Amino acid sequence: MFEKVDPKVSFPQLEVQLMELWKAERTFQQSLDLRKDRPRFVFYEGPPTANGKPATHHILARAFKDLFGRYKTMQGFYVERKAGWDTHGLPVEIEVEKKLNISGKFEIENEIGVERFNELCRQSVYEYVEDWVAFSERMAFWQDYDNAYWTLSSDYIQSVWWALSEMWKQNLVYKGFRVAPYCSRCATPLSSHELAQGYRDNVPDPSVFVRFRLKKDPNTSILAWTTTPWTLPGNVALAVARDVVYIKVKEGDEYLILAEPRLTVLKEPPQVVERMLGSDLVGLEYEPLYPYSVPEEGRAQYVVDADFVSTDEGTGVVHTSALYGVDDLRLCQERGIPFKHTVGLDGKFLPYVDKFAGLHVKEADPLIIDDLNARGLLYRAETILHTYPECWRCKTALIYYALDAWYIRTTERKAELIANNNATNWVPAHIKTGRMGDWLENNVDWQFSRSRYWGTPVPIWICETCDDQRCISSAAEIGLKDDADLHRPYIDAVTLPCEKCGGVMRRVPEVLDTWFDSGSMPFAQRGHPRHDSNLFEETFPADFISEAIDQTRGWFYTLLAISTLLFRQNAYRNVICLGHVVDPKGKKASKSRGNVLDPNYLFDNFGSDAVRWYFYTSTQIGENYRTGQDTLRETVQQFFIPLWNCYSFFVLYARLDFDPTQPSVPIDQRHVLDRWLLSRLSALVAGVTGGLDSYEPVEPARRIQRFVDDLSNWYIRRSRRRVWKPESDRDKLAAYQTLHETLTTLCRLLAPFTPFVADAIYRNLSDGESVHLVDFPKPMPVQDSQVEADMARARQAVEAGLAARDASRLRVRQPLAGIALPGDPLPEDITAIVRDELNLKSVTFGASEVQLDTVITEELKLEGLAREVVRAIQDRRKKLGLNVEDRIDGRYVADGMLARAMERHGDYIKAETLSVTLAPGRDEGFDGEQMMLEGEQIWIGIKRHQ
RNA sequence: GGGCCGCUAGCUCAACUGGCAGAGCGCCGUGCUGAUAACGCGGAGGUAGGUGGUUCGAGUCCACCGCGGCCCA
Repeated sequence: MFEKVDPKVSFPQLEVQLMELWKAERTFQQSLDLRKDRPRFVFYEGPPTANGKPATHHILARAFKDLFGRYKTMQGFYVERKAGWDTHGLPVEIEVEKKLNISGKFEIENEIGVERFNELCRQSVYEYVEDWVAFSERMAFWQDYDNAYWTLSSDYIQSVWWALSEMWKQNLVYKGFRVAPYCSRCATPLSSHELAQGYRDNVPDPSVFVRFRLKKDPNTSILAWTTTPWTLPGNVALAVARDVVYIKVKEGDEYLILAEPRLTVLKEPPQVVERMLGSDLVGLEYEPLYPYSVPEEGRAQYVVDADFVSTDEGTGVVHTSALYGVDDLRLCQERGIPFKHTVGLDGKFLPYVDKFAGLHVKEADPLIIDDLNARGLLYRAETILHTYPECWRCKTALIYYALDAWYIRTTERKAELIANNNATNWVPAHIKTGRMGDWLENNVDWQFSRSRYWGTPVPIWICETCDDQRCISSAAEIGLKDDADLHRPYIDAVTLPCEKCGGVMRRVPEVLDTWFDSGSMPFAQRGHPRHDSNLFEETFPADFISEAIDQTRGWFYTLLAISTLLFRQNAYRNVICLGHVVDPKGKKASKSRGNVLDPNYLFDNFGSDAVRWYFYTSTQIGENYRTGQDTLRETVQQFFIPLWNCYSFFVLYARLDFDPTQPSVPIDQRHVLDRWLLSRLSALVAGVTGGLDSYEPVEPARRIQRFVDDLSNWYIRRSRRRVWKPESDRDKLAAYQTLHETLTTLCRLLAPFTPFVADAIYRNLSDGESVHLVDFPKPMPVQDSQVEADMARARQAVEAGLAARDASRLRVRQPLAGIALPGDPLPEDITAIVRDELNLKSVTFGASEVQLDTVITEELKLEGLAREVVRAIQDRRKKLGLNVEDRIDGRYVADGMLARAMERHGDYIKAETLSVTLAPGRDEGFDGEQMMLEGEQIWIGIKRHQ
């Protein structure tokens, strides 16, 4: 028999109990074992960076991952859920730098040493994994943590190497430059978020206007502007805007060319000689300011057009020095303009720049200005104040500087990337051609190297002597054991003999972008190709992945890119792309705003099912989740408590006289309420299945919520009398069977969504069997659209009737003679529900509008008073804490209408209140109360019948 | 600076392809109740972020602007 149910359940406590039970009975493992030989449904876990405690937003994607893992399992698939940890990268390094209270390359390399630094990084990622596992279990995210993949393992690293070497073989890997903000003192580039910490306002810098004399007409100069004179020795081109009007003006004996909107920078009122478009200037050659950047081969020092030229400042002509500006480098690469460094890594001019050799660029600025001035090339020079980035560690002004970097030629396979993306099912659909599609259309080569320490080392060796390059694909290939630590600095010590010249090959110093690690997980989690390639092939591509929208440029992209280059297809077929968790005002959660929600607080106060359910129901996929305590409290109140009440109502009565082993009452012999509910349930099953099959979980969850509302506030409300009547008849059995079937089916529908509460209810209703070991329900052949339509009309009729009563100020407890309703007659069993709900003697159809008979005869009045008395006695029963099945004896003192009502309807009152006796007069031992009913005095006393 | 998404009642969110703006929570009134921490009925509450346009008709289509989020520069 069913265990007693506490109507005031604590969901968080319930969840913790079940969590322990699942652990003890290994429910997850059992659910996998059951499906061992079934077709796979392939899920990939996007590895979280194991470098910080899990937060509320981590519940989000995991809720959706778990939903589909459980759903597909219940649909009969074998759904391996291998956990994974992303263990490399800058966040880990920064965490360690903070712990050591150091910062920057210099201190890492010279004070700590790479060996110890990386050892600390390794330890750091292990520190949080326990938290992550506990968190995941607490939110019922079932994953195999014992066999998790770790991106730092030698197996994993070797698979990543293999992937890069495959690209190398396809000639997709090359070395190039990348421009980054760079601190010449620390000798390190800064990441974007480091950069953000170091902007300073009102930094003085030179502002110089320089003449670039035209080769064909040295008396005419193009005027260009810069705030970094030190980049002028490296000038290779001038950029103009194609559609902007440029003006040639006469000033003294010379002619100057600049953009029309910038004439104000001239020293004298302009005498316009000629007007032209930027496009007319393109191709003009000019005299180099310095010989240092004149190429031996190729063409430089001419005018090009560029889309980044603005006329908001300067002259509308941008001096371009390929290696000291992001736009400059891109422009020169696009146009094939040759370039080379004039400045070294220490920020000082290289020896061949003889005029300024050895000077730091900032020291050289005034000397360059003087030099240009002396040669008549300086038009104007002054000082401006602007906002400029500085190194957040040492306060040195940053420079933009091109460093060596390694690239993958993804642009060469752009069409294929787009095609593979188009073959992928995106939820929401607009991401495919929107956010993701746009990103792919604007694809640039993937710069995959990082000048850091804690990461997968780039497996490229270069010969010191002949510059020959080689990309390796395994530890064995370089004479290392499989289980060797392949990280820096150990790998840096490995040298290889050059096959070409016999010289010494050394590894390049960089490590890989961690996104290359995670994007390699489809094969690297298997150690492919060194281990178990069958398993990899069986589990590629994934049927389903889910992460938040920021991953379009992250994991969604790197999975697609790597898979496209290696396997000519995407790594995933279906992807749910989620929005972000934001605060109730729609603002991003951040520590400084103080609007961060602690997941454990939510678990302890509302339960993890509630948080999950909130994410499934609150808004469309792809939108942000405005999450706060209020919304979660509402979730519990609107869904979990009503659900639990339905369950506890059923168990309360079923414990008294329901025998689950009795044969099922045929559906067509059940009450119309039963047939209605089962029909709705069957439609619900179909709707939920259809939605989940198309990876649209929001509407299914909302449908379940609406169903629970119907179950609670219509089916059970209208069925209460059927189960609380004392005799155990066939109708009561039908009601029990209907409720039992509905609740267990509901639990099976809910199991993937709210695994705790679904299992708690299901176990009690099914002899302790876990809902997570059974199948997802299938629609039953009990759909009856006529009953559903009739019931809908009945509910509308009730609504109209109650409104009419309210308008006439006639309380529902007062019976009335009847109502006439518009429309065709409803079947008698459904009409009876309307009659009962409206407390009427008759309901007729065919009227033109709702007509309520408001005449209260004495007969009706007495009946109404009897109901008042019933209500009063029930109230006493409740106040005295009697059980629903307890029999009582009753006494009363009344006169007038009330006394007559007691006499006339005594049997009715006794039946309704389980009274064995109900007699006039006061007696000893009766717990009584004097009260006023409908303006008349009455004393009522009751006691439990012995 | 560019791209994508969103903006509907005090709050959270709906509304198939253009066709009389809805629900839940909260508020007011009232009713019902031996499962319910509930529920029913009625009411107040909306220039649909703003401005233009297309259309017989726009929350829905188009343009621009504002705010929020994400990504890129």
